[in-house]
This record gives sequence, C-alpha cells and structure tokens, in this order.
Amino acid sequence: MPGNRVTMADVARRAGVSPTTASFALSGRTDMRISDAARDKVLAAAADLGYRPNVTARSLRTKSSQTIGFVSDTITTTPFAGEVIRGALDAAREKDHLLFITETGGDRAVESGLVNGLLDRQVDAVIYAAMYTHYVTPPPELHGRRVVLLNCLAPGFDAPSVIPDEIEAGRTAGRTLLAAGHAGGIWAIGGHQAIPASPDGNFAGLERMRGLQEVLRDAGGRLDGVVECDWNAEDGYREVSRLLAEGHRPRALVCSTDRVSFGAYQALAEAGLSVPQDVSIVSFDDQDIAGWLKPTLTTVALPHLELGRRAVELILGDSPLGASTHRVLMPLRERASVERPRPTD
Amino acid sequence: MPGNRVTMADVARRAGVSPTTASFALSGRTDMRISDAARDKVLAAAADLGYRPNVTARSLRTKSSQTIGFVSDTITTTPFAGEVIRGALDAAREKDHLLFITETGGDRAVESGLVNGLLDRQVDAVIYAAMYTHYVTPPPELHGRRVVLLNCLAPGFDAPSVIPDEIEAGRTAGRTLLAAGHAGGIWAIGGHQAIPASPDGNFAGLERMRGLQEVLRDAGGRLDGVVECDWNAEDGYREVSRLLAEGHRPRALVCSTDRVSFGAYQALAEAGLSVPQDVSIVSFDDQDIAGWLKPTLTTVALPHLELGRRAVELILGDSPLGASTHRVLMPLRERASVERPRPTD
DNA sequence: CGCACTTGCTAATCCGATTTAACGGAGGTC
DNA sequence: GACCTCCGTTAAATCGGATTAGCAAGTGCG
Repeated sequence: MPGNRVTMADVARRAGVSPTTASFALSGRTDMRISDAARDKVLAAAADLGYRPNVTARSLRTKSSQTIGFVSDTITTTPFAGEVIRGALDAAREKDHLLFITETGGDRAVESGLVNGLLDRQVDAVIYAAMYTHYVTPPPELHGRRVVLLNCLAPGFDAPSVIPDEIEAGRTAGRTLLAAGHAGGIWAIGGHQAIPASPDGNFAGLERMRGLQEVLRDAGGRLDGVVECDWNAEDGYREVSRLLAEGHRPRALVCSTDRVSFGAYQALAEAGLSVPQDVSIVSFDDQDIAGWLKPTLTTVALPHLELGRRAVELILGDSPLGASTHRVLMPLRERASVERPRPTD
Repeated sequence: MPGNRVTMADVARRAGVSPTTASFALSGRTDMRISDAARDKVLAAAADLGYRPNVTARSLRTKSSQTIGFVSDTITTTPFAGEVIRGALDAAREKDHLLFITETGGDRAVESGLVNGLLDRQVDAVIYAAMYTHYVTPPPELHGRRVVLLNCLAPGFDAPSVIPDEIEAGRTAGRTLLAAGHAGGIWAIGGHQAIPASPDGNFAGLERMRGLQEVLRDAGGRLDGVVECDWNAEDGYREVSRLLAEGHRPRALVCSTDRVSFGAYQALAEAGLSVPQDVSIVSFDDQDIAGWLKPTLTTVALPHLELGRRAVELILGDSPLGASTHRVLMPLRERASVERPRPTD
C-alpha cells in the first residue's frame, strides 16, 4: 500500500506557487526567470515531501525516457556477457539512465518484436550487441535512430562500432613470446575459425593471426604452423594431441581461446610435456579458468567490461553518432604459462 | 529520421471514427459496445498505418508499464547469471513485458537509487535477486509492492521466494553414489562454507549436506568426513591434497561446486589417482567446465534458467503474491566421473 | 508623465493514450 | 404522441509533467 506518489502539483501547492514555477525551479532552467526565494521554497517543499518526478509522464512530453535499450543475440549466454552488461550498467547509472536488456536468440522476428517493444517505450537509444565480433545487419526499425554497435560491425549502417582491438591483441601475444625468447617452434591452435564458424573465417581469428604474424615476421621469428579448429576445449585437446602424434614438437602455443588452451593443457599433460618448461602457452580471452589452471594461464583479455562501458558512454555523449570504429585495447594478463624455452636438445 | 509515429488519433481519423471508438476497438474491451463494422474499420486502419500504441502514454494513464525491474547484487558477474537473466527474459517476452536489469554491487545507497529509478518509471513489479542463496532485507521502497525474491529469502517480507531445492540436490548426490555402489569412503569437500562465507554457514552448503547425510544414513552408508573450505578451485586442490597426504584414501568425493571438483581433479591427478576408477566424484552447479574436464563431471545442476523463468511467471501471474517458498528441482547431469568402486584391496 | 522594457510568475496547452459521462437516434410501451 | 429504454458513438476529463504565451508589477528613459 504505497501511499499515493507525491506529484509536482503537491509540491507547488505546498510551496505556494504555480505548477509552472515548480517545474522551472525543479528543472533548474535558467532561460526562465525564477527568483531565488521562489526556487528555495519549491526545493524545500520538494525535499519535505520527498518528491520524485514521474519519468513516464516526463517522457510523454519530452520524448526522452532516460532509458537505453540493449539488444543482443545470445550475449547473456556467454561466460563474459555479465561483464559487458555490468560495464554498460555502471556507465548508465552514472548518468541516471536505466537499461532494458533483451535477447533475440538470433531470431529476426523476435529481434524485430523486441526492438519495437523498446521503441514503444520511447528508449533514447539502442545498443546493438553481438556475442562474438562479426558483421551484422541491424533491423530496419533501428535506421535513423541513435545506435551504437557493440562487438559487431555493420558497413553501410550509420553508427559507431565498439570492438576489441584484436590485431593489437595478436601483436601482444607475439611480443609476449618474443620477450621470453621464443623465435621458432611456435604453433597457433584455433587459427581463423570460431564457433559458429563463418565461411570466410572469424573476425577475431583473422585479426589475431594478422597481428601475431606481423610481429613475429618483423622480429625475424616465425610461426611454424596454424592449426584450424573450433575454439573449444574438445578441439584444442584433439588438435594438440594430433600435432604431437604427428611428431611435431612445438616450443610455444598460441591458443585462440582459454578453452582451447584448456584442451591443450590436457593433451600436453597426457604426452608427458609440462607447461611452461617444455611448451609455453599464450592465449586469448581471460576466462575464469585461466586462473584455475596449473600453471595459471597467460592470456590476452577480452575487455568486456570496458566494451560495455564505452558503448554507453558513447551513446550518452553529446556528439552525433556517425559511422566509426572504436577499438578497445586487450590487456595482457601475465601469469605462469610462458617461460624462456629450454636450449634445443 | 524516423517519420513521426502513428498515433491513435491518426488511426481514428483514417477509420472515420472518434479516438474513443478507436481506443475501445483496439483494446478489444467488451464492456463498451462497438459495432463489428466500426471495429473492423479501426483494425484495418491500424494495420494499414502500422500503428503501435505508445506504451509510455498508456502507462501514464493506466499506471501499468508492461515492464519489470530486476534488481540484483552482483548477479551479472557470476558465470551462471546469464542463464537466470535469460530465463527471466524469455518468460517476460512471452507476455510482452520488458525487463530493466540493474546491479547494486551490494551497496545499499546504490540499491535505493536504482529501486527509485525503477519506481520512477512505473515498473509493474520487481524481482529482487541474489548471486547466491542467502537471507536478505529488501529496501523499504519495495515494501507493499509486487515483488518476487529470486535466489534469496527474506523472513518477514511479504513476498514469495524462488530458490533451488538444495536439500533434494544433496539427496540426489547421495543417491547417485549409492546407486553406483558406494557406501563408505565418502568425503564431502567444501562442506557448509561458501564465498562469501557467512558466520553460520551457507544456505546451499547446509542444505546440501543435510540432504546428503540423510540419504546416506537411511541407506546404511556413511560420510567419512566433511572438509570445510571455500568453494573454489584453489581450496579444492589444497584440501584434497592434504586429505591424501594425511593418509586418507577416499573412494568418492562430493564436491560443493564444480570449481572445487576442478581442484580435486588436479590434486588426484598429482597423486596418481584416477577418476572415476580410484575415486568417484559427484559435484554441484554444472558450470561449463563440468563438460570440459576429463573425465567429464557428474554434477547436480543449479537450475538457473528455470529460476529466472519461474520468478517472472510468478510475478506476471494473476494470484496475489504472499510469502511462500518455491523450490526448483536441481537436475542431475550424469557424466563420467562416477563409477562403481573397485573392490577394497 | 507616458511609453517601452524587464522581471517574476501563471494560465492554458500539449504529449498519447484511457476512461467517464453524456448524447442522438431507433425501437417499444401505454 | 409523450415517455422510456437501448445502442453505438463521441466529447471531454485525466494521468503528471514540460512548454508556450501572456499578464501584472516594477524600472528606465526621454
């Protein structure tokens, strides 16, 4: 039984002024002249009564709801999703905005329904997010609206994208191995593929490999091979096992995800090879397991919190949102899986 | 440049009727008499124009926004959070509701601010959720409102709770071992503690242990010991290593979480013991790693998706929400870590 | 002193729906 | 024919704010 909400009319009555004056005093607009005395009376009355403006009523008139829509494919399912959302939530809260979170499951009809639901509620802007970095085509309902693309790209769609800087991440992985003295015997596990794989390879995969090879080449090192496989533990295990069975003896592995690394650890352990003495491993993502593995895994972290935060900051900024790409740096988490290679036997 | 939205006035004009008639025709109310002809005209006009009602305007009048607030402590951080939210999202979508997701970080002031933000936007109801099952005191702003407690309990607060059925989960774990022929040499790793630990133990811990012991006792089996430790990989590894070092030779382990199991696997492998031939393991939670471990881990799953779904279904149901507790069953995921014990040497 | 201009405030509208009260015409009754 | 009752429909009020137009009192200036 929450007593009836205090309205602006109540505040005005108590302050002995008109609702108009109360409105101006409360919104603090300077273009309309309100005496200090009147303003103080209104503010005092509002404080006394514990007045809080009804955002719904305000939205109806101003068309702005202090609300952002977040539309994603299956992002809440991924292990990192929480971080993206948390970053977005934090940034939104700092500016008194709330987030509608929705998930389409990749279904266009559902997506359309949800976007309309958001629009029906007069959201000020929409963040269109994807689980893994790839190309998307946002629904027509979003054309001409204030939109930021999160972890995805849409050429021809006039909105900025916020994505992880995968090229630089690849460079970071390469530099990490170089700094430890690795120059050869390096294999990449996972390569360009991902789940779900796209015919022309995966954005993250392509860029990571590019950055990695660029850095190795420039330093006179080399990548002995790239093993293409899905980015999960099962494939990591299978492919590394096969690599060893075929007689290869890698000194360092660059695994596409921590899950692949997990599989690699299992395969190496089975073969009696130890990390990092026999084989160094550098990985990407920084999932929780990276810290649980023995030895702990050195990995280039996906900056999920920062991605979410940046998207919201961008969308709540004053500048108009044109097409542009914002790359967020992927920080290296140095742990225990990279070591100087033993002198070749 | 989204053209101006179609309003009900537009629809009425096109159908050649008054806005009132349009409203009644569209809302399909039977208590006000509208001729079939008029109704058809309105519906046709609405379809032609692609009319969608402005939920904000409607909310102002009806006080109902077809919107639910979701307030959690740090739920988006946990690995399962996504599932809870997804369950809630799905159930909400089925009834054309949208969810405001918020996270307080455990800060009362922030919590209060967010709840007020939700109330300012006229949410119809609020789901108050916790990362791990425990006792909470919802903020005063929520008193008297339509609230469902998710994964938490608040004695004295007049609202239903939806929590995992941890007692039954403990029984399930016990029965799984009994069914495989284990009757002794069973140790529980993790016990009653959790992160963050509360002085009187952890709800899930207490109930799981209770269910486990009840089932073992009734079957004439026994629990050789309960090792109390935090519910993470590090502690699991340390405590199982210690157990073995002290000369104990468990035949089965009941680990409080998959993370603890992960640590246990590491410790057992180090000691040259194999799962499940030497030691069977049954666990709780069903995180992703449960399927990546070798052998894959048999575990009693936290029903996160179902928890989220049930909370929303309850909140959108017609029945008044009194204090009550809804326990959601935790299903067993049978995998490869439980096996019949070898005959004692 | 009279006119223009500023200052400080308020009455009246508007936003886009829902909902209440009432109205005109058809049909029935006596 | 006067009076009533249904029916189908609509004008008008309402929700809680924001905004526009305008009004009265005070000030400046010639």
